[in-house]
Amino acid sequence: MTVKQARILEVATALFATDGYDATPTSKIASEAGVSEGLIFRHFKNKQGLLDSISAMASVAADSQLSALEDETDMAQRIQLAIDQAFAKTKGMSHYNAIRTQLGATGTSFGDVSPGGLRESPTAKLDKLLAEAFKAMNFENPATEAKFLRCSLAGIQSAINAGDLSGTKKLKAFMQNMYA
Amino acid sequence: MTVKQARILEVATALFATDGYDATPTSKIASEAGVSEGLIFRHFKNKQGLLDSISAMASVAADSQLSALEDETDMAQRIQLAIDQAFAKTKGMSHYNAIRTQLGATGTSFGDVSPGGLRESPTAKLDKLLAEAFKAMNFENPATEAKFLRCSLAGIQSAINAGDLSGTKKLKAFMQNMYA
DNA sequence: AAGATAGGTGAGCAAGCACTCACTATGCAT
DNA sequence: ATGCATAGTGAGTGCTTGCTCACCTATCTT
Repeated sequence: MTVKQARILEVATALFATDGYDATPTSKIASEAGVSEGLIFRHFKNKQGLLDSISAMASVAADSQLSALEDETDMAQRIQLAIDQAFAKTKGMSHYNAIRTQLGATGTSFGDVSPGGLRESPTAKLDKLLAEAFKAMNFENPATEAKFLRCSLAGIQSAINAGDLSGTKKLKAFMQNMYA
Repeated sequence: MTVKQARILEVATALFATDGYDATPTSKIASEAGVSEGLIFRHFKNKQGLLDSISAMASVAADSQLSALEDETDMAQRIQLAIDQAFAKTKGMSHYNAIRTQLGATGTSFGDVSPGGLRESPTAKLDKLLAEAFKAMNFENPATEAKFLRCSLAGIQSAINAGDLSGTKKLKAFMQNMYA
């Protein structure tokens, strides 16, 4: 991976997240990355191919978060960590989330594909890890509880990204106490 | 509002929701609505104008849901109604939500404008109505509880729209019991 | 020295796009 | 009847976009 290649990915990720995939011309990506437009197609073949590379990076980032959850064997702490992850807005992750939600409903694919073909869906794995924790903590309906928490965290994340959520600190404390 | 005008709005809403705003050419809207392309621009001036009209319809739909919540003065029932609304997928509403989330992060505006100019944000009003209910029900932190429920319901809605949420009935029952 | 391979450029092209415009059709007042 | 406004058409236009291609440069192999 050359320097210019990395810059293309970096700029494209930011532009796709803020302006939208369709609304971002490859010419703009090239100029903001300080690169000729042709180079994008040399390295990524397509505009779709560029998106695929970003998607692969998003998968890696998501997997590393899931691994962190899996490694946490103290089940009460695992729940707390999941909450932490949702509220911690690592710059890259929020970009990935923005692209995913933006492209989610449409036909353009994003995520769900890794170098080795189709992979276990991240949401399914998250559900599993959370349910495992809730079961160990003797919650009544571990599976449903897990789905509820997963959806809640997703909703909070998109609210934070959209910017219509004030008092996030209070909300985080509220949730941490809720599952303590 | 003529018949053809209504058909344009109907078709455009569906296409924007499924294919995306930018990815939907006006020519496709026209052909699927059985209308000449020029008519779109006669009635709505712009492609953006078309989106604005859809946005106005979405605002009306959202306001009617909020009014229903406001009219429910039994506060426990109000919470239940809010949950009901989130799980009931009225066809139009899910289209509006799909367009909103898709365009949310980008510069293209959707919602937040009604015939009379800027209006009170629907999320703010929802927070207010829910907090009022939680306060009457003697919850410890009504405002935070309201924000949490609002985000949770939004997350559930988008999960349902994205199609990666199984056992919605169980989840609904779980939530109804949670706030009973 | 001579290939070979990969990184990099930018002018240029074909297609698709939003939008215009001259025109017709239809109803409705005066 | 005549004028006028609104509904509706579809060929045409200019711009933008994704993508190609011929060409250049640099590094490494043999």
